[in-house]
Amino acid sequence: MLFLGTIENKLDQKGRISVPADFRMVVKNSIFQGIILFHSFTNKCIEGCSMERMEMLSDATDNLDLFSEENDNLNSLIFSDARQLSFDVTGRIVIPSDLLEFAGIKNSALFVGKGKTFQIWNPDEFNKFQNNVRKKAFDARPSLSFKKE
Amino acid sequence: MLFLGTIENKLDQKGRISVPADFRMVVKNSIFQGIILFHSFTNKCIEGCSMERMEMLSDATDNLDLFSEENDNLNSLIFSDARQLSFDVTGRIVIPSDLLEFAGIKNSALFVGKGKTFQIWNPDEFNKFQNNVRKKAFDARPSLSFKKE
DNA sequence: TTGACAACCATAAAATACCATAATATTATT
DNA sequence: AATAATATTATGGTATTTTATGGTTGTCAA
Repeated sequence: MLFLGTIENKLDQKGRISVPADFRMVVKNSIFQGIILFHSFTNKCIEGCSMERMEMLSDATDNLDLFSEENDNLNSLIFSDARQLSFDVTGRIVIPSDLLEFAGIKNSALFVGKGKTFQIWNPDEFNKFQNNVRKKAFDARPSLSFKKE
Repeated sequence: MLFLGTIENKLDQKGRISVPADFRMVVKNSIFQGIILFHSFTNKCIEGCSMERMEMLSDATDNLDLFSEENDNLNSLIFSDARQLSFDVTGRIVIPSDLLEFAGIKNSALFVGKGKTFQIWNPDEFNKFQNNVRKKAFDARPSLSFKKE
């Protein structure tokens, strides 16, 4: 299952927001009934994924070396600002305020599917971003191609 | 399950501090209902993990060589220094004073998730550290990547 | 006996579960 | 194909539980 499509939902005054039903389906059989959120390293948005995805990251960076500063720094970047958020009965989560601030989200948020992961954006910010990407893609048209493998 | 996020809690005058509920959940099904703490080898902070993790470390360093001085020193560094602390009814522990001193912790401490492990910091010290790491990561960004397998 | 430590009790704030309804989509029926 | 019936989803408000934190008492050993 993959995170697909873009869905805009509202935050209520308690900061709750419905995770799109399709997105919830993706983590239906996960060990953790919820999602992991952390701030993006590349954009003004929030990154999201399943617990399994996070554990893959953990396995990839884990080397049991207590003396490796490099490893420690990397883990600090990835895991220290990530949160696991479980759904309530109706499929809502409360996004931590620091993440909301970072992404500039106030009243409504856009869930953007990215396949194995997804992002949460301020809708206006995402439009700007998307227009930019389209423009760049159009300019670079001749070299755009897709390979399998 | 992983140790994620950063949570700041206070020490009371008896030295008790609440281990964040999410962190307690991680070791919920552990053979030992509590956590292991020891001096960090990389930073001015306390390292923490589950008993299972400690046993993995033991397996990794154990080469059955009774005559290896190096091995003996390493095991001495790690295991003789480590303490197992069980939670009280409300989920608190008392951090040994030598560890508190080493990390420069007085009134409040920051629990920092690192995936399979976590750390306990003086909040101000961690801010400095994290800013540094972010700066470095931003400069070295092109080389940040993850491989599966 | 005094000091360290564990067990117990209490409480405010925050987080979560619960209930109700509106909006939307899906299915069935004519 | 149009409409009715049903199910699912999103959203709002309230009640309950959990969590973090403070204090008190009891117990054991130095």
